[in-house]
Amino acid sequence: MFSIGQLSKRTGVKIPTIRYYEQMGLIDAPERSEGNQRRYTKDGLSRLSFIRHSRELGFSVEDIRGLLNLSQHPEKPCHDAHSIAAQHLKDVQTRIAKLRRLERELKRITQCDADNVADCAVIETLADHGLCETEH
Amino acid sequence: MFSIGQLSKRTGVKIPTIRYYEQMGLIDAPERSEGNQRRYTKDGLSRLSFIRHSRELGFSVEDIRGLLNLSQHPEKPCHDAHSIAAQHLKDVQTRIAKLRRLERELKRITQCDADNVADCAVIETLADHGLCETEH
DNA sequence: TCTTGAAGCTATAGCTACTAGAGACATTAT
DNA sequence: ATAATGTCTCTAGTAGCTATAGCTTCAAGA
Ligand SMILES: [Zn+2]
Ligand SMILES: [Zn+2]
Ligand SMILES: [Zn+2]
Ligand SMILES: [Zn+2]
Repeated sequence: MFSIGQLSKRTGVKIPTIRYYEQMGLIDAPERSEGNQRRYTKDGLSRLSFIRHSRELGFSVEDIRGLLNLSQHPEKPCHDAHSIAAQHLKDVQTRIAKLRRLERELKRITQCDADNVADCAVIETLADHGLCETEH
Repeated sequence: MFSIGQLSKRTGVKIPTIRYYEQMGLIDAPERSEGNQRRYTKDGLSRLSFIRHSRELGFSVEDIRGLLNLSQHPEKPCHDAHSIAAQHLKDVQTRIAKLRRLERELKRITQCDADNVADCAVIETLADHGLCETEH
């Protein structure tokens, strides 16, 4: 049996976050001590580790809800898990592409060699998208 | 003079967002019509365009506040603008790097050829970071 | 056994940058 | 004059937490 603090240390999930996940229904409300404090089992620990790792890989809480559900049914086919992961991968790739366009634009505008605001490339570009090379 | 709807159409910023920016102090409260509706000038238009474009380039509202302030003082040196932009570029690059690590990991785990959850690489990896190739 | 300090409890509010809705009033066009 | 569209304020909701306040419980040392 772990206290919430011990669970937090073992998983790296902060205490208020654990309580938040409970409220969101991502983890079951655990048993309580006589004094009303949460007491977790190993099952609770592994479930929370799963959540933590999924969050680190960028899955949304809703995705994780689905993935957790699946993981409780080992006999089911896993294409639902694949489609969640594939969609997430796609989202990540879209975000990367967007950020790379931003990066290019930002690199360009920070090449300003003026020394006052009146001629500053940063300010000028922000005021006029026509000076940009790409859409965003 | 533009109504808020006209301003919205010209800048691409949605009406509630315009009101939100006003509340946040990013744009000045404009004059009102006799019936209490907002009436904007060309100045308001260009200020909002500046904000829109800065947001599209990913600057935070706080950054934009600083950049707008600078843009009102053309005689000032522009290194403050540069450092805001440079810091933002750095943040963007950090995020790109993180997302690329995610992308690599997600590509790997979606190569699952099992057909049920018990042997699914997606689920297994989420349950155990030890199966990952990189940190995150 | 008593005491003290750390840890835990609930409830509420705040963060970013908006977005959506309700219900009332203003403007514009026919 | 009437109808359609636009705008007003206010409130609450989004994601995923994080922080605070004021309280209670637990564990260990004297
Ligand atoms: Zn400059
Ligand atoms: Zn641009
Ligand atoms: Zn699989
Ligand atoms: Zn991992």
